[in-house]
Amino acid sequence: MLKKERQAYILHQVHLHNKVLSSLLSQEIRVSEDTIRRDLQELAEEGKIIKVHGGALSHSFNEVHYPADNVYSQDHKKIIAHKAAALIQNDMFVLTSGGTTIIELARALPRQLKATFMSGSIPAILEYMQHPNIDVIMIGDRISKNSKITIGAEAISKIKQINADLCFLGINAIDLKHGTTDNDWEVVQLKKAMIQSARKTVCLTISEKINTLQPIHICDVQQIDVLITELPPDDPRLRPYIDLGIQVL
Amino acid sequence: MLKKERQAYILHQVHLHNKVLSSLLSQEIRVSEDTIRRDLQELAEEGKIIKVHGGALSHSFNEVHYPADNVYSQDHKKIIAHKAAALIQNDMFVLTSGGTTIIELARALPRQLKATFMSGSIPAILEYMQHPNIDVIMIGDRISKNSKITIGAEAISKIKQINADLCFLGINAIDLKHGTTDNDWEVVQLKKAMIQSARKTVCLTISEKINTLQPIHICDVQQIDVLITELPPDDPRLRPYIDLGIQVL
DNA sequence: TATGATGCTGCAGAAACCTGCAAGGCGGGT
DNA sequence: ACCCGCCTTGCAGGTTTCTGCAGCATCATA
Repeated sequence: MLKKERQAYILHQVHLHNKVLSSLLSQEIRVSEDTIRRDLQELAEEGKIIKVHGGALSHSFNEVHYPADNVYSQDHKKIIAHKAAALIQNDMFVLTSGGTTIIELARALPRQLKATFMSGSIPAILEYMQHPNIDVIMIGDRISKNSKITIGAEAISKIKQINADLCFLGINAIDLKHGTTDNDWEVVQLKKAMIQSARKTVCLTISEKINTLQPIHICDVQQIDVLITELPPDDPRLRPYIDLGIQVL
Repeated sequence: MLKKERQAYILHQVHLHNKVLSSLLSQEIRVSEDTIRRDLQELAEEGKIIKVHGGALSHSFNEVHYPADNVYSQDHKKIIAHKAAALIQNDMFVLTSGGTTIIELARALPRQLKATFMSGSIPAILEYMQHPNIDVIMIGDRISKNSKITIGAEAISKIKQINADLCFLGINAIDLKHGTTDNDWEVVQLKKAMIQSARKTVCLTISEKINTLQPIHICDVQQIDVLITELPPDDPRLRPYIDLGIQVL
């Protein structure tokens, strides 16, 4: 096999699988690993692939880099926030969790909206406070420095005393079989309490998190009333949830 | 799985869920936790994530910024703050009000101080949260947008359940005859409750406010244990308070 | 304060890498 | 046919990187 041929083959493989291993290629093409390495090096110098220890990666692999000071998928979250904000009517009592999606919701609230918001999330509370016509209620308890929300029995018992019209949860993972799940025990407890205390539960999530799983169970899919993603409601990925009777926006 | 691949996966997970645990990642990717830790460390050095004990956090999540406005008489308040901070010992339970002087106190706390701080003031809470060894407890209730603290019966009843070692009050007016006074009814109620719930009451104020009067009464001078101003304790303006048995710093 | 989880450091084996070299192929010129 | 220069390839060796492990330090939380 000629050198050019070989390199074309390698390039093809990289584009196909997004990655190649020197060891595998050397077996496939029956040349020494050194030769493969030299090929990869040349291709990398031409900018066609990215060489790494052990093989090479497709360039598209590394392109997705996230701006440091911006929230991941912020555009998507803004779309979600606007859809969610439309659900809130005057004089409603709204419970919310924390998270970047909820922050976007707080920012998306219309200025003339007159409602009561209750949350244990400090960043969320700071946003709600910006709105002149919104009553803000902070849930008190010990503060978790990582998640910047109040956690603990006191917070949960306060939530349970509430009868909210709506409850907005930013969720980290949702799955048909396991429902919504998360990875922080304390946060899960809070979210569970919120679901119980609200007439209607609205879950906000970017589509990437649909059909993913985290270790701790929050609630089943059936307990969700409304699911909001950045996708149009007729997207096929949302179909199973609609079939279960969930309102998808 | 290649190292870069792994790190790209981790980065994606962090952006998606705001938080990852080394233990979980190690199970998912089937490598030792050491390897995960090294990956997290590298990503953290590149500034892409924030490493914490047990895992890592998304960077965007942790940026709670609060406008650092220009504080009136900030230098004086810093002096007061340092005097006040010296009163706090390890394992104390401390109640504080809000106000710019209290914010300075929060900033002046030594980094290794290990204590519990309870407050209803959001700016104060944000400052306390910066300290790794301080437990922070938020008092919950309705939020007053002007004073950025929680106010109401719920907050007061929570404070009354507490037995604090110390209570720091930033005060707006103090006068030999009328004691400490203020102009916000709700805030006064909170401060009254704090005084009742603490073994020792410490008042912080710049000297300008000494011998001034506000409409609503908080407490008599006799109820104050310690008075801290930016002045040296032997300043003649403080003499009458010393004569009343108040410890002046 | 004790205890288990997590983190750090140094080490060791394996894999990958780099460098230099020699063998072999190929084409052009003599 | 032979020589020569150039390229390619494989190999030997020494170096670097990666990874897991062990032992001890540190943290978090009851």
